[in-house]
Amino acid sequence: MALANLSRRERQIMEILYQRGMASASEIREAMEDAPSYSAVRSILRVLENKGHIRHQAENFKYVYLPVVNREKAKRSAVKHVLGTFFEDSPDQMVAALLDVSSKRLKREDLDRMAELIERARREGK
Amino acid sequence: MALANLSRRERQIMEILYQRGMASASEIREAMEDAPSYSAVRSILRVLENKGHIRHQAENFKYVYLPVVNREKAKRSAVKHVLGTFFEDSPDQMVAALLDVSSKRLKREDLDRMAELIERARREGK
DNA sequence: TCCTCCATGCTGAATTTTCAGCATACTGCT
DNA sequence: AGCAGTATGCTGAAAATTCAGCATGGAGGA
Repeated sequence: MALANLSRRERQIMEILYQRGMASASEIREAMEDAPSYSAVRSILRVLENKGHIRHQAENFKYVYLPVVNREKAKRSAVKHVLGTFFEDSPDQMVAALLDVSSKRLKREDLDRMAELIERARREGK
Repeated sequence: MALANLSRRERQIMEILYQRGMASASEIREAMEDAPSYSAVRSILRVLENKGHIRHQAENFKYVYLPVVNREKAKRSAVKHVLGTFFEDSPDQMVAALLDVSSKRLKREDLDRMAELIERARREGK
C-alpha cells in the first residue's frame, strides 16, 4: 500500500487529496485536523512531491496538488489492505461491517444497487 | 480513527496486532516489513503501551501484546475511514471495489452470504 | 505607481520517531 | 553450578519528521 510508508502528516495530506481529488495548500490546511502552520503544510507538500507521491498544477495563480497514483488504484489498495488487516481477507465479513457502519443512512436504492452488483458478480463468476 | 495519529512504525505494529489478535515482540518483528532490530521493536511497543494503545500479558515466560481497543470497534472505524476517504461515503461504491479486489478467489458461497446480508438489511430497514 | 494580499521557495531548528546496545533475569540443559 | 538462549528494562543518540520564519514575486485595487 502506498499510504503505508508515509509519516503521520504525509498520510493525513494524502488522504485529503484522495478525498477531494485535488486541493491547494490552504485548502489542505483547512481540512487538516490540528492543522499546523501554513508553511508546515507546504513543507510536507514539498516532501511528498519530492518522493513522487503528488504533483502540482498551476491553476489561477495557485498551485493545486493532486496524487500521482490514480484514485482507482488507491481505492483498491486501501480496500485490500483493510480486508487483510481486519477481515482475514473475507469479503463477506467486510460487507457485514460496511452495512453495519452505514446502516443509518442506508437507503433502499443503495441496497438495491449492492444486490445488483452481487447478482452480476454471480452471473459472471459462474 | 485510532490509527490516524500514529507514526509509521506504530501503525505497522498496530495493524499486525489487529490482524493476529495478539503477538509477542519477536513474532511482531518477524511480521514486519523492513524489520528493525529487536530492541527497536520493543521500544515502539513500550511507546504504544504508554500511549494506551496496547497492553501486554505474561504468557509462558513471554509478554504477549494486544490492542486495547477491541477489534470490532477498530474494524468499524477502519471501514468508516476508507469509506469517507475513497468512496464519498457511498457503501455501494465500496462494495463494487470490494468485489473487484476479491473477484479472483470469490466463491459462490461468499456471494450467497453477501446477498443474504443485504437481503436481511432490506427487511430490517424497510 | 504604490500598497496590500496572497502566493511560493528555502533555511535552519525543535520535536518526534526510530533505533542499537548494554545490564539484568529467568529457563533449561549439561 | 555453569552456560547458552531468550526474555525485559532502560538509556542515549541518530535519523526523520514537523515546523516557523523570512525573503521574494505577482495580482489587483486605491
